[in-house]
Amino acid sequence: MTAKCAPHRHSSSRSGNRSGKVECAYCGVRDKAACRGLSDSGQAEANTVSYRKVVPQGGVILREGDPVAWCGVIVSGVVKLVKTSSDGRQQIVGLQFGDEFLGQPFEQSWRLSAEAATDVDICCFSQGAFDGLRGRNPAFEGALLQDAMGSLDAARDWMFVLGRKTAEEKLASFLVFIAERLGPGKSGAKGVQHVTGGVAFDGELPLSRTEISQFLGLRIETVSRQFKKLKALGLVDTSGNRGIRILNLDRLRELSESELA
Amino acid sequence: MTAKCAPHRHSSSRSGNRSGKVECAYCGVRDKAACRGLSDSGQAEANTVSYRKVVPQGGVILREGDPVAWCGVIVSGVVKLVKTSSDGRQQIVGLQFGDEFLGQPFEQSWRLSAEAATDVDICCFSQGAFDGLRGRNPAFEGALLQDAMGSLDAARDWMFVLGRKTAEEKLASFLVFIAERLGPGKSGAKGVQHVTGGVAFDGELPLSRTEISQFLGLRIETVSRQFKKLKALGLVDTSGNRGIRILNLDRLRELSESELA
DNA sequence: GGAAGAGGTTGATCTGCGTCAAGAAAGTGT
DNA sequence: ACACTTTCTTGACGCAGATCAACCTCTTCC
Repeated sequence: MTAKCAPHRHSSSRSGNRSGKVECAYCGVRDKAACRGLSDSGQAEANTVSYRKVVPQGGVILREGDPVAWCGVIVSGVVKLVKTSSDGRQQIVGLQFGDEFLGQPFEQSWRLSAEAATDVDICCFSQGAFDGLRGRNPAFEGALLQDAMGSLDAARDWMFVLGRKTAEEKLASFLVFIAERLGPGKSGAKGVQHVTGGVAFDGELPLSRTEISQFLGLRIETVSRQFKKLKALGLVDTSGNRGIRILNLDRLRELSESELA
Repeated sequence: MTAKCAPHRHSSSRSGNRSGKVECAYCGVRDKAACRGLSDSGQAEANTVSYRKVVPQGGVILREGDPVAWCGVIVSGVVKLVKTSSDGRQQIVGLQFGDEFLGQPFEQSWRLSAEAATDVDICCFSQGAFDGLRGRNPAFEGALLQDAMGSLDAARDWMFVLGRKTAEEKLASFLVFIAERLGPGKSGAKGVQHVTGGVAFDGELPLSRTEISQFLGLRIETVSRQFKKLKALGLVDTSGNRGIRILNLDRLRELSESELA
């Protein structure tokens, strides 16, 4: 349950690097969205002061209430952000994928918890190192702003799902969301592949049934029953606890917006 | 229904201004959160290029799908952000108060609609003027980032409310939220005042019953019934369509977190 | 002052999802 | 291959909140 922290030294390398920019030899963060806006020297600085956090599936990355001492960029894997009430109810309030920023640089203590939905690898900075980087790279701040605005819009999209959609629409929305985030060419799920012949997605879900229910504001039994319905409609196929094949993404998308019976 | 746009020239004035900084003579934006980070010259530039948008209660400020041509800072009033689905369901995905940033600077078209929940006054910038301001004032970008992170956290708090709370808890949460935002010393509601003798809040709600239901993911009838319950418990008192007196904020806060029967 | 409309309340009934309980399947360690 | 644990599925039943419908309370406008 304890997060394994694996600090590492980054070496700068120019091998196989068209633009000639400095990049992290270990994780290749150069073209990551969150690193756009870093000057060459800023990139080099980032490589020097960053360290790595590797957390296995199910591990806790940070806990609500703990003091904020670092932030980072997700290199690979899926992170779930969780809010918990005093009586134990939990709501997943966000899923973060590779390239996305993770942190609350203006808060004293974390306002939510983060856990590894899959095995996760994060490129981290201490609060101080991060502030320095921000101060010296104005365009980097812009990239962070863009990331935050994107997350904000995603959160608001999900508010609509939580407040106004039926259980069936919710699950359909989730599956469309997963297919779009983890589809061909994307990173973050195990065994993902684009299969020809109508199969839009074939891979593993980054969340268990319990986690899906926590994301959708439903109970696990309801999620299970909705999966059964979608299977009966021939839209998806499941195997084991996390295996999923999306057989008809277009129809699923329609269902998620209730544009058919 | 059409937004009244009231462009105006700003004059710089130093009268009664301790720090001697330039400020907008019309709206006094100098100390607004979103203007922190502007240099003196940046402040002067902001005053020159900004214009004013005044929208009466119920008016549309911007429409989902329309091209993004401006952004701004709310000077006074309450703005509701709305997502609408193709079949007409609506969800309020955010309430914005005075001092908060309004805009989606990285989007081509608006991802949501905004309407005036009360009479609203906005200090606006064209996209181009805004980008220039951002580019020339690095710390201003930081203030925007802080605003965005704050909105993101607020959205996530509300995701918990939508996904996990009962109708009673939802309404209690809303009333606590309103009391905290529009309480004594805050701006944005009509006739707000702090009353001694156990009354935590006495003023007007910025939302109609219909809007409250759209914010809480409920139907108007349910909101009405929950108001009745809270009145029976002696926690609030209502008068007319928007009048509200919060008689026991502590108890309401407990109710919103279900820490009592 | 009364007609018309908008917004809110109240009651009766229905239903989608939650709750409770049992069991099956998948995953894990020996 | 086995036992053991965790996770998921399925069924029976109940209830919170939705739905439908009637009525009430303002406001406004003639």
